[in-house]
Amino acid sequence: MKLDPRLIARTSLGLLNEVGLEGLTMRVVAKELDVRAPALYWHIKGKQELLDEMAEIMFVEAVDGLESPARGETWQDWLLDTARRLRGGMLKYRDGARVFAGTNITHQSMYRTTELTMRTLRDAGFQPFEAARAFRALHHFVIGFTIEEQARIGITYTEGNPYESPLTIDPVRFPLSAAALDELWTEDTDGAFTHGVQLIIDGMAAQLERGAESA
Amino acid sequence: MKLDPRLIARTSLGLLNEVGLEGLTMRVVAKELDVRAPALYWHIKGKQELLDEMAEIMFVEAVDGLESPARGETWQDWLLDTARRLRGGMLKYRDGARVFAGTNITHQSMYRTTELTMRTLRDAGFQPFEAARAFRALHHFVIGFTIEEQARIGITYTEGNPYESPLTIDPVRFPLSAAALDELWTEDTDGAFTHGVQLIIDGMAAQLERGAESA
DNA sequence: TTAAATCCTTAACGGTGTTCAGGAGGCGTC
DNA sequence: GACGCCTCCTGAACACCGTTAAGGATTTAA
Repeated sequence: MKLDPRLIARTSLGLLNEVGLEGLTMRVVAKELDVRAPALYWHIKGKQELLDEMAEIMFVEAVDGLESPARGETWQDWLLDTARRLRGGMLKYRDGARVFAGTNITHQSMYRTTELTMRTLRDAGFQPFEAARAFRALHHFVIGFTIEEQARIGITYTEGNPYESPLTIDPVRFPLSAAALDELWTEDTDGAFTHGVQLIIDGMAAQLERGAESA
Repeated sequence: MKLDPRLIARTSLGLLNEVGLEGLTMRVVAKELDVRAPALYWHIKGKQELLDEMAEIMFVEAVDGLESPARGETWQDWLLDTARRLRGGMLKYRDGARVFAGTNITHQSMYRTTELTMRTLRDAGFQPFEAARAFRALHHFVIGFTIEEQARIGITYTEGNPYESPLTIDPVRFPLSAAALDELWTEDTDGAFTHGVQLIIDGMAAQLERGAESA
């Protein structure tokens, strides 16, 4: 089995689910590939490049098969679906969002996704500048959400019983917070994610409406 | 100068702007305090606890002086201001958002902020569940945005000329992306942040309106 | 057949977070 | 005043990290 940057990155991604980002050392990756650590440096420049490669693969996987909105599909539905894909791509690997955050993807699939989004939003009536801004905001929400989501999972991985009791808040001093926490506690994360995305999409729709009025 | 966890954390935060998160080692922190590294372990359990403490200080600083909406201040303005405070608190320290992300604040000021928000949104007509969800979504956006923002700054810190030329996109295959990037390039980050927050707030307003109709 | 290029090895370097045994110094008690 | 206890720090060390350097195979090209 010949070594190459993509194989190394794919192996590292597979390992991520077992050992987490902290546990993902060059030596561990090398061992999985039946090789000594310095061998990796023939193919990649350093660990940061490995992480970039991993992020790129995650992104490519996430937007694989993404196409323009189907007939009858609203831009809202399409955008929600795209956001879900992005989150799903990070969620596939432990600490995926942290790996992703901060790396600058320059892969073609990134441009393709951006272009697809811009076109969809333009057809919906958005100005290019508005569309780009909104897409970026959505992007940031997805990253922030997924990082926090995986951070909680990470605690479960390492420690014993992290959240077994919902960390009681003093209901006398903070009645509303306590009540909200009770409800939030049983909530599914998928629902919370969808809700957040929907908030941004609704905001975009409102903005679109305002723009149409003033025009 | 007596050592204690808060002093260690405050010193570490001060150091953060000079050395960044990667450079913030226990030995460096210790040296700044005229002490050897193992001395720190008498006061704190480990580096993670130090980071948690730092995040807590950041949050406390960020929401310091936060009060209920002033007379005549809309819940939208109040929420935008709160989001700006949060971002500002992280922006005060290099890599602040990355330090903040994933740590679970249990400080009283966290509960206070949540309670203040819940009350403001309840008075605006939101259901507790909706309010909590929206606040969390906003929180996630702020974190995601600021992490990415500081990541770009971080590149500037270390490398030579990171973004001097705007990373040209092939305008033939990706015309809309190229056009959008041109406009996005000159944009101020403050404006982008405000825009993102505004999107979420507008979405909340739309949701509120819908809820009022169906009631 | 020889020379070069490719790909991996062992050894090592400086750095990391953290642990451990012990040593000063202050403080209360017999 | 001497004793022991508690508090806080030091020096040395451990296991591990990312990374570099030098060199040995093995394949490819001339």
